[in-house]
Amino acid sequence: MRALVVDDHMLIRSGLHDMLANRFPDIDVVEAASGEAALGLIDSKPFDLAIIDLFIPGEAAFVFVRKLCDADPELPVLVLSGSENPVHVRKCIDLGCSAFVPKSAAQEILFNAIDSILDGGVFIPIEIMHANTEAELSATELPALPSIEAVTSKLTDRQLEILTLITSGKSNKQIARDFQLSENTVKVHVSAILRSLGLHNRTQAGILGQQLGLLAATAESMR
Amino acid sequence: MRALVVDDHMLIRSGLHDMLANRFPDIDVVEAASGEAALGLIDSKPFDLAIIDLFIPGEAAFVFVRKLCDADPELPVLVLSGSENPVHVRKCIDLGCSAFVPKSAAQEILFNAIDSILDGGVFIPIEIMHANTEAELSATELPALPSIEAVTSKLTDRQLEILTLITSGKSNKQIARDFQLSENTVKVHVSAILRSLGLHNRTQAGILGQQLGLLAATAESMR
DNA sequence: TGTAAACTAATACTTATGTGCTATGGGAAT
DNA sequence: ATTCCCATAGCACATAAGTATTAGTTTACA
Repeated sequence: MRALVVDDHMLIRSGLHDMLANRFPDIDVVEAASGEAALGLIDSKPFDLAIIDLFIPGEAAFVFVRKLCDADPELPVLVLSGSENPVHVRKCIDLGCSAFVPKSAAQEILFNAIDSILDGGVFIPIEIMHANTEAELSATELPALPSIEAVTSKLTDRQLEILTLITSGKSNKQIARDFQLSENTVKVHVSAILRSLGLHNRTQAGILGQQLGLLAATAESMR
Repeated sequence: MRALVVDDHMLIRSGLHDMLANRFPDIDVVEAASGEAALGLIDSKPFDLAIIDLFIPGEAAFVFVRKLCDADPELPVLVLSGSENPVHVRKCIDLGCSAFVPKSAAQEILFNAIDSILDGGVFIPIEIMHANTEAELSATELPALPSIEAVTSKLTDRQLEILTLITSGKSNKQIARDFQLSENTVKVHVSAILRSLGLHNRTQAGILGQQLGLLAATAESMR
């Protein structure tokens, strides 16, 4: 049996490698350190199983998952994730994955999942399935998870600039000075930001910007 | 040989467990899923080695590292981290760790590190050592990121609780409800927090709390 | 026992934030 | 061309946030 293990951390790959080898004596494990490497390997020889870590923060991970599932629709793909966010689970399954296992799960759950999907099934740990139904409601009124694309796609360029300054803790007056605007215009933008993102005050917006690394991102682009 | 493995992800623990068992046939691996659990185990029986994942976002991880190193100064502590940030490395070593290994390192590096610190040495991968020297300069003028101790030492318990709710984006009114206080009292606390930390509004406070991982820290302690 | 520090809270203010509505000008798309 | 969206901005208004002062209570500590 040929299995593909994708993770950017070599130690994690090695750990999974050993783990799989102990459980499945006839397994042939191939490791890939990046999405590109994995997609390259897919093209050459067929695998019986892929275990991928949702290692990239933000939306990029899901782009890779989609590419992988599209590249070989027959390949059972098992997603390992540090997150147990039901939204992530749903998204992965929608993209064509066969199983979703949180890293906090027991080894046995991983092995069960592998057995399941090798038989052509789909596997999601029962606890997450349960959490799914009730979390789907609260997910609508909670701020939603931080994903840069999800946020930037909802905001105009100007709004994003202003969100960045909110994240740096500036007041409307300071922002107005920085951008040579009237304080009133800033307020309009802030209002629009809050409405678009479903937030209730600038502190929530600032924290979201912080989670997204807006400041780091702009500092980066200034180098 | 007794080894303690600390990580909140069971699969990671299992992977390390298998890896260590393969390399060190006589090893006795004990797993801990949280900092509290680990500190409890330290008190009972002595270990020859601790391998801990810097799993908590923000500064909270370093608080645990310090506690662990203080609890048993003789214990060689190896820090595993997804980050290769030289500032983190330096901080861990300063806190009393014996080795710092990024998760992206090869298995052999981890084993080398273990061998080294069991012999009483200190181990840091050579690439990181090199990065260290040149990064040390930029570290002084760029990030200046806050440490949890620096903040908590300036605040009372109540103030820290309220800062946590600010970080969750709540209004004074909501905080008052949550704590059964008058909104006025909350304002007094908020004012005190801002003054103590040298901030100018609650958004700055919320972002600071976010950087410190206050929410994650309390969510952790609520488990 | 006295005293300092925290927590609580009221009153009275000032300033900041956020919303609704209206309006103008510039692009870009159809 | 006309429509739609964005950015700008004024005005009015409501509410939130933050400050200052005073004061009662508890707790801890010398």
